[in-house]
Amino acid sequence: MPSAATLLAIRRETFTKTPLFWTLDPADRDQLAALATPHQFGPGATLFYEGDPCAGLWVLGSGAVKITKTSPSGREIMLARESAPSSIAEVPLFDDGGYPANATAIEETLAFLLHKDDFRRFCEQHPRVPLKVLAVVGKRLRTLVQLIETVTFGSVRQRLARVLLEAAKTDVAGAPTEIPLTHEELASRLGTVREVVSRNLARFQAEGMVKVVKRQIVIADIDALRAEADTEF
Amino acid sequence: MPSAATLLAIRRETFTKTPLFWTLDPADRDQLAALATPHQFGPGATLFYEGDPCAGLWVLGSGAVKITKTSPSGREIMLARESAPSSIAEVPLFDDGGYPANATAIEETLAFLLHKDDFRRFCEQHPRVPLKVLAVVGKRLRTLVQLIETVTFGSVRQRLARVLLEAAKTDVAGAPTEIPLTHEELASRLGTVREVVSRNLARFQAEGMVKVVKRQIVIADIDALRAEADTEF
DNA sequence: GGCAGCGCGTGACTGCGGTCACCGACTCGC
DNA sequence: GCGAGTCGGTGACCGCAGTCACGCGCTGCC
Repeated sequence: MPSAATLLAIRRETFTKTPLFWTLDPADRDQLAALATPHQFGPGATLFYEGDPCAGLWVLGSGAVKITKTSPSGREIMLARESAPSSIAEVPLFDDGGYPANATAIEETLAFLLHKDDFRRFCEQHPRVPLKVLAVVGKRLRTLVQLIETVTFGSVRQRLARVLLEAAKTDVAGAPTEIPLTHEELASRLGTVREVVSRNLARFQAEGMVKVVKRQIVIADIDALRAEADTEF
Repeated sequence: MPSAATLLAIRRETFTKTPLFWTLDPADRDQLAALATPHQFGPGATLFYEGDPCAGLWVLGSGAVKITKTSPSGREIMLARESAPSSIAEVPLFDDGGYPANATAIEETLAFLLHKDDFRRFCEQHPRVPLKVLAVVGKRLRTLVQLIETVTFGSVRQRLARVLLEAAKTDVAGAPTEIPLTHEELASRLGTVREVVSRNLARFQAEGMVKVVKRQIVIADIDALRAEADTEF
């Protein structure tokens, strides 16, 4: 955990950068930021579980988290990935339910918790905030609808192509190249299992779309991959 | 289309009953209701298509609509079903995108269109409204997450059991009985095809969970069906 | 060097769901 | 009563995804 002084600076910067608070005056923003409490999470640590009562809104200062659903048999599907600066768990603030899914850090993450009541009170004093929240939640809803579409109509092969394109790091020229994920992690994104990812990757490799060197997945033929991702069902 | 006088009465009642406007004073509500324009849709008629620019918020006066995604090959999945009094398409009002899915009437439906700009202006004057919208959208988001879970982890058989329980009409004693849906419609809810529904229903029937008399699906053993629906993946 | 642990590749097998094709039952309009 | 249209049942077939099992190679630790 950083020192108190730098923490204040980080907090300020975080709240300034987070989309939810863009519409606020700096003074109001600082007021809100003062209410938040910092929490540190290592990779794999859990911010909250599905069904937990909603403590409040999480604002990400640094790092990244994944939002997932897990089946009792251990399979997992990633609903979203958020990296700082961003916020998660806006929804249960307003509809009085628990958290709808799990949130887990996938990097070393610093997150600020804004208590539910504090934030709601703030919303009533600053009516522009809920409007912004609506815009953010709307985007989430869209991506979920998109996810449902690809899960019900698409194949693993196709979804894998998409995820590879999304997750690829860009090289110096800005072109996507390496994918810094294990097969296990890819499987989680897709809601499937390791073996299936492994097989599909092997096929991609046979078809020259990706290369694997020293366990590093590298995009070889980005156009082919894009074509695969955009195939109509 | 009803006459102008009754239409006014219907409009009033609709806006009074719609959850979105519960928190409003009657006077404000009437003011808003006056801005809405009525539209009539027969079963199968389309309110809007996915990707259409957002005209505004739809408030359902009577009837019911389904929200769906369609694959190019014609398969369909129902994301939600809304019957009056209710509202649809809250999301694109606030995040400046098009409609995220299709909306089709499944009964004779009277719907009022509130223009986007009118509604947004109203929201700024009545800050409680966006809060309520958030609650409604939050519920939608939850059901979508739920849907993703059952689609990725569950089987058609299991989802069918759920849908049967949901869609069943209740008899005089309040117990669920007939399902007033065709196989085609069930398939659409599940994101699959008619034949698969047909087969699974046949299995249910063989196992004594449902009966089919004169093309009417009737629940025979509700506990068994519930057990099936609640099976962990 | 040896061992444990993790990530990965692969073969064998199974079952479910999706596609095609076809026919039978019912309904409605004329 | 006849024909068209809709809805439903069923058989044949196929491919993908999920499960199980096993072995390999790399890394790091002692």
